[in-house]
Amino acid sequence: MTEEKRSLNFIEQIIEEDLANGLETSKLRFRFPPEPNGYLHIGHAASICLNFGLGLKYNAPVNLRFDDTNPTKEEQEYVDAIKKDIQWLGFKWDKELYSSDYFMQLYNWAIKMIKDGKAYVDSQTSEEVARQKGTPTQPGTDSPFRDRTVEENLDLFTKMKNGEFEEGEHILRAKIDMAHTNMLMRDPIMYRILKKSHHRTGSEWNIYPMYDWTHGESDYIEQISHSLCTLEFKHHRELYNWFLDQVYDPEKLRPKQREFARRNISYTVMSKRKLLQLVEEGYVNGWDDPRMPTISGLRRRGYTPGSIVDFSETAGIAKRDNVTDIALLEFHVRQELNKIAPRVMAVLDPVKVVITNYPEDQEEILIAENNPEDENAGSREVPFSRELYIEREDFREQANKKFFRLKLDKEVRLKNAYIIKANSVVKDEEGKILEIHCTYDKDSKSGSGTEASMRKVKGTIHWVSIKHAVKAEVRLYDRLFTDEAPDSYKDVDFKDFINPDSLKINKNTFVEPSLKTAKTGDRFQFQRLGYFNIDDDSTVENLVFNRTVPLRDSWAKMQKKG
RNA sequence: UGACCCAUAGUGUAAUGGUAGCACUCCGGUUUUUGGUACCGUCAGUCAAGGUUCGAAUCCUUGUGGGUCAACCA
Repeated sequence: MTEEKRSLNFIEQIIEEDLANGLETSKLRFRFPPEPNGYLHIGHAASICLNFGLGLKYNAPVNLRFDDTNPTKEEQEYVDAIKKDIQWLGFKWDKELYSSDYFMQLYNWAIKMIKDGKAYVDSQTSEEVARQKGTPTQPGTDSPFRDRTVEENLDLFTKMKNGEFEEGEHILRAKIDMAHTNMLMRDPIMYRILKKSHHRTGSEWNIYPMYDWTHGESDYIEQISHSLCTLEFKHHRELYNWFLDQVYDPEKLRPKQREFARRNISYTVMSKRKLLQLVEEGYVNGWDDPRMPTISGLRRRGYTPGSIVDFSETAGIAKRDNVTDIALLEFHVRQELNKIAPRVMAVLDPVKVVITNYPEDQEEILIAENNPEDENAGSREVPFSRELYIEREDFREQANKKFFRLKLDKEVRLKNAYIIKANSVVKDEEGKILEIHCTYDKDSKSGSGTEASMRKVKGTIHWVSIKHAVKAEVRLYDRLFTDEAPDSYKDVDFKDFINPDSLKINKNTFVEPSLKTAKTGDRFQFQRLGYFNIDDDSTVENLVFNRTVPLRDSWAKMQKKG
């Protein structure tokens, strides 16, 4: 065995450097810090795989910390969904924690900062505060309340906490520098009054800490060694460090924030705000709609956790903006499903085949291999009879020799069954083919070992016995957007690119009878068609399948080229 | 008319001063009772201009292009 040495991403390189400079491996600790205000998506999976992957690599704990400092947007429903998604991906967190666990510690530190002259209560309206903030190119101006005495600040802040003021009357601000080139350093807000019930602390608090004040201190409390976030937080690092300086004890580990580029994927959007819009405005049927790039959507669509982890690993981590080709995700899910999905036969667009030389009331049981990629997968029984359905596009009355399927006077093999020859067709008055009359070579039964069964026939097609077939509903998905990067245009709304054909429902599918007992979540390969799974909506009376991803189709490519 | 970040095949990512690799996609071929899988192969890249150096994707300068920053959101 040759040990394949995988190159390190820049985050791992930073960690290796820190280790080389004396950081003990046992001090390594990471965290995944979602805000419980929406569902996780494939972009979050990149962060999850990064942080938990680092935990696995260095045998270090990874905390799951809900960043729940804004009770107006956060809900228990999201907490539950996020936990389920992370577990489904196969990761285990060390501690389940909440920023709200630290409200009291944060409050006490804020008091200390007021006493140190590093924070003050501002009593202006949000408009006034915004106006004084300046712009990226112009410095801000000091608040008239900036130089309140420590006593007055303490008194006001205590009253804020006790609920003696209404929302918007006062805020607590850090006293830094209103002329700083980094706007986040222009006396950032630490607390605002919010008389809202919190999903964990209830009505205990009337003031809630802001992200910047909370996040770094939470990392510090948990002794997170490397706090990894996305690029848009780069500017926050300076403030993160400033806040840390106010409470830092040199005996303790000092967390380090580093930023990586968020993972974008072609033909979809990846912001919670936009995904929420798709849900609320009814473009999709909920957060777990199989067209959504959410973890729950992908799960329902039939994606495996392994394929998502593999995808994240292959796509990598770096610092430049990117749009990763959705084809890479599809490659990984096909790769895994190819190994594990049992093969079955299903006909999506049926046309009737009558085998005229097969006895009317005869039927037989044929043996079909479940998965040629897995010799332990065994085999199953598939019934055969005189009347079958095949795929309408698998027959042409006439075609050139590139067409390997059924045509008049030519032979084709029925998968797992016999070689048949098409003799004639029956059409309606509009010329639509109603029946294809064929004859079969009764010595050609698959697996019988006869000379006839070994004959080389170019084409093999799938089929189901009409008498035994089970009718099912199949949902065929396509990309949700017609543009590679629908939200990359300044003057066009991303919803203008919504693909009107992203969902096609086919209620006229016939599947082989072995599928009758399939259960929600079961994954299959419909031979020659694609990978499908049983949808949550499926019932015994009405089987519902989602197409996870089609098989690669070089025939379709040839057709397209003409 | 500011600060900060980024720039390697179509896409994503390596190479950390010493032969520009890998994966996906695309294209072609072999095998095949799935036009699938597997296997083989082809095409294709260092944003530009200077500089440092024996040697630059890598270091420096300038330019160009892209991104981020003006929520009592995270």
